Amino acid sequence: MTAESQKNERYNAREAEPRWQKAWDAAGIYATKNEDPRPKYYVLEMFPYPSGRIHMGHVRNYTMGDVVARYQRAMGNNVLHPMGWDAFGMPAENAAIERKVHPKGWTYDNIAAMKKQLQSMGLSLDWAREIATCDPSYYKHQQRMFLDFLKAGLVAREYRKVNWDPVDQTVLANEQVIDGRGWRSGALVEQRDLYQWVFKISDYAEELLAAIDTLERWPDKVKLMQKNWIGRSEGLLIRFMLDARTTPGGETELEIFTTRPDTLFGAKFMAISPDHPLATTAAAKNPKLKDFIDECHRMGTSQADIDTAEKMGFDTGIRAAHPFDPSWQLPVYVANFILMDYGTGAIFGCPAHDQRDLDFVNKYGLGNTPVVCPPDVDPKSFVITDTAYDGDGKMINSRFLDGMTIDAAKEEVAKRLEAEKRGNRAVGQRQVNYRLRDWGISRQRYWGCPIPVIHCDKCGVVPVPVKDLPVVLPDDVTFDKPGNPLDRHPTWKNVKCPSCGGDARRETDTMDTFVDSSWYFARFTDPWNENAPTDPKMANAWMPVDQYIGGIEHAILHLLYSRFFTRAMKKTGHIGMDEPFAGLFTQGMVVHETYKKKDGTWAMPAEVKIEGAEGARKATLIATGEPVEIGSIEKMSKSKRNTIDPDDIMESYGADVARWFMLSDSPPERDVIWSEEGVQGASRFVQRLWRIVGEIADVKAPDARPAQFSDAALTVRKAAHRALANVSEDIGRLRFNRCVAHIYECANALNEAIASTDTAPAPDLAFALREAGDILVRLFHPMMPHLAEECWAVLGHRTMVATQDWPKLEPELLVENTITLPVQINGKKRADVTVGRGAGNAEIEAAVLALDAVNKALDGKRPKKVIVVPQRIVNVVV
RNA sequence: GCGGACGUGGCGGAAUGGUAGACGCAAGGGACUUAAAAUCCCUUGGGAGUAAUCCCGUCCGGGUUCGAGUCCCGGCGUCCGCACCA
Repeated sequence: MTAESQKNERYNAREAEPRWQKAWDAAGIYATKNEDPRPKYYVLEMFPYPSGRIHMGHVRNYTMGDVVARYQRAMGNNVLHPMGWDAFGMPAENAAIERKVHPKGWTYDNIAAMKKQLQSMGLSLDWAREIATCDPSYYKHQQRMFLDFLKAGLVAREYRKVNWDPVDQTVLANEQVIDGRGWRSGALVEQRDLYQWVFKISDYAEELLAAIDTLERWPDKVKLMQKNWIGRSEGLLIRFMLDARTTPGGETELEIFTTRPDTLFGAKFMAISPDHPLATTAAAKNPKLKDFIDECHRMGTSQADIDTAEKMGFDTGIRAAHPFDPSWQLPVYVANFILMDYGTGAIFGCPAHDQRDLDFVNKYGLGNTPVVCPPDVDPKSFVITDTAYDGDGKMINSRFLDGMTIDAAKEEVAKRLEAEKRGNRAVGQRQVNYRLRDWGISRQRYWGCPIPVIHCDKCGVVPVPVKDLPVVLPDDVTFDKPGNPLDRHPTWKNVKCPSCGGDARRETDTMDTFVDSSWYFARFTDPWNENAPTDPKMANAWMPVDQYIGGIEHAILHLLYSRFFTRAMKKTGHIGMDEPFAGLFTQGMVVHETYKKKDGTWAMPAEVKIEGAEGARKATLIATGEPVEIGSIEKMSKSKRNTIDPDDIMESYGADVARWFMLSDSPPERDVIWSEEGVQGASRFVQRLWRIVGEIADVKAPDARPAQFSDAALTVRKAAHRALANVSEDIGRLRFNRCVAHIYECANALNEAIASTDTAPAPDLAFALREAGDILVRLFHPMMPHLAEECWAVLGHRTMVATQDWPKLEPELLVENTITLPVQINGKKRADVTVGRGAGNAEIEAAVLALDAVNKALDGKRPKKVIVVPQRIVNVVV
């Protein structure tokens, strides 16, 4: 064999991959029909933001989804596997500002570039269903649903406190405020009251919480995070009487929320939020209080500010009466640690059993009285100084509650205050509170879905009539000034009122982009529908998504919003179910080591040469030879420059190698370390499979199945079917790293069988090898589809492996005629025993007791006990 | 502070309470080659021994069990989520 022909025998991914992609496309095998008698299977990966280029995280995510799609297709299902673009958002506007390009052009250019990249990965996607959320044909239906939700009472317009960036002139999300400053402008963020459109997600708090337990194929971690986010807590609303002589406007009552009514006799003060109406009216008459409230507002909202903030209060002079003792007066403070938007924005303070309250009284000298005494502590000597006690115990210093458990005391207080009426209302009322807030969707941005309402001075807020949808974003906008270009677009903004025909203005806020991604999965079921967001018949047939795959970073917002949105769509007749995602899988990140140059800047992996063995690895810059420090392994990011360009990998190794490595090294839920060695290992395996399959193809096998198989042939058949059983089990559970290991084992076994045959194999072995080769190729097809097609052709098939059924398992090949059991003596392995398949426990025990190692250990004595675990192990207790 | 997850060779990781380290990477040795690359074969948790074999070993300390990486209790460490939520 010449060197040239040897070279030609290497698998050439660069040539083969585009060829098969074209062939699949021409055959239309990934286009899914809605009418199909087979069972449906909907697999979806979180759609990307079109930033311009795909990154390794996308490669990992979409590879996993593609494995599931191809496997489910082979299992005989009608598979829906679509792709689209989460195309609205700030980066497009930033590009417009920085590079003087239009957000629309920028976005569609990016989509085109990224689509090409995704296609080069060989993903089995139905591109005919492609959608982009920035397209009027998509957001038209979103506007329609906004109007439906409005009619159904699921949308409200609220006057809300928001983070306002005075330079960028927009509302910022809490995550965009860093140390009290806007993340882009660096300007001091102001608290501002603005009208905001909100979705009433809190109406569904209880339902969203309760239904979490029905999500069987969701990770526990995500379910727990959503539970905590919804944050249910049971407590008591209590109306405290105020001394009207002390209140600014003659107010007689203050309503508070507490989860600890049992500690009512430990109360030392009341506190209200700086934003509480009572604080506002009191401040109007008291300039010093106004100064204090202003100072509270200046305080940052960032985490660091909150962590270091001191508890501060201002005594308003208002006095409240204890609900169980009118003569017991409590001072009412305005305090900086009381949030207006939780509970009623007011509390009673029990310093002995709440750390914040204790810090507060210690500063203002109000003292504390313990009312819960820990078990085994003498109540007389129980004193609280710097640390509040929030554990279990018995009630003390609490009059009629003394001696009760905390739970009993809570119940007693609730019962008494519910029974006590003031006016026609009870003094106390049990209430469930949630941490979950309504979802504010107003954004003062251009590149988003316009909110379809019109403001009329006469008629107020008027919905845009459905026939006038979509409200299309105008193209002729400029970004030379800060703020929302829609606000200064005269012909778009100024319109006639649909109700009275008078002069009116369009709403210029656009929707949060999380709205766009809260229903795209339903749109994929019928993306051609011009008349409605969905055809409920098709949506109900395809939904819920059987397997959704994406990053853990969406554990709360996107996934919770989608759960809410699906319920809202159900209420408005667009879909017939509550839960959008039956199965959820959150994949880990792609990480890479970092390289730090002498000057403190980072070098990219492509710029660095690595030498030396593990433990003594050295890195130098290829260009200059300058040594660089090998740093920690971190998430691939632009700032650390430790990114690998998927295009480079596909160019030099091919898509299949990238796909295989992504699946092979780590369990899919954990981070995977991208390494050059790992990719090379994957690349070697591709060539190895190609060689093994080539050698199998060279074997001359009979067409007819032999009546008998020799031991060598049986070994081959067993290896193939064991791999088939194992891969089938693991692929269904998304344990791709184990699938990879099973395929390696199978390939190794076939390689060994070929290597140990010097002459042409006997007909039965040849038949077994061909059969095993067919199985092997179909097993790795979901992971490496191009190589699999090429191998399938080499094995003489005229069909595409992508359209083949999953191999049929012959279960009898998994059963051995004899089994070898480990033999333990006192729990330590000392020998093996081989018995027949059907051997009973008595027979096994006799065989074990005849072993030399056992007799030596027994030394003539009788064993105390012999434990035989069928199919597993034998333990002899001496 | 509250909640959760995790801790196994040089590395990524396998292991329904039942032979710890599957499979891969790295490393070492060998074959082929004038040589290198590529490929193929062998070895590889630590220790003792020519060998059969034996001892130790899954973060640390206890416990349950015939048997614990796995279950329980107490530490230590790492990572993640939430957080002035009354």
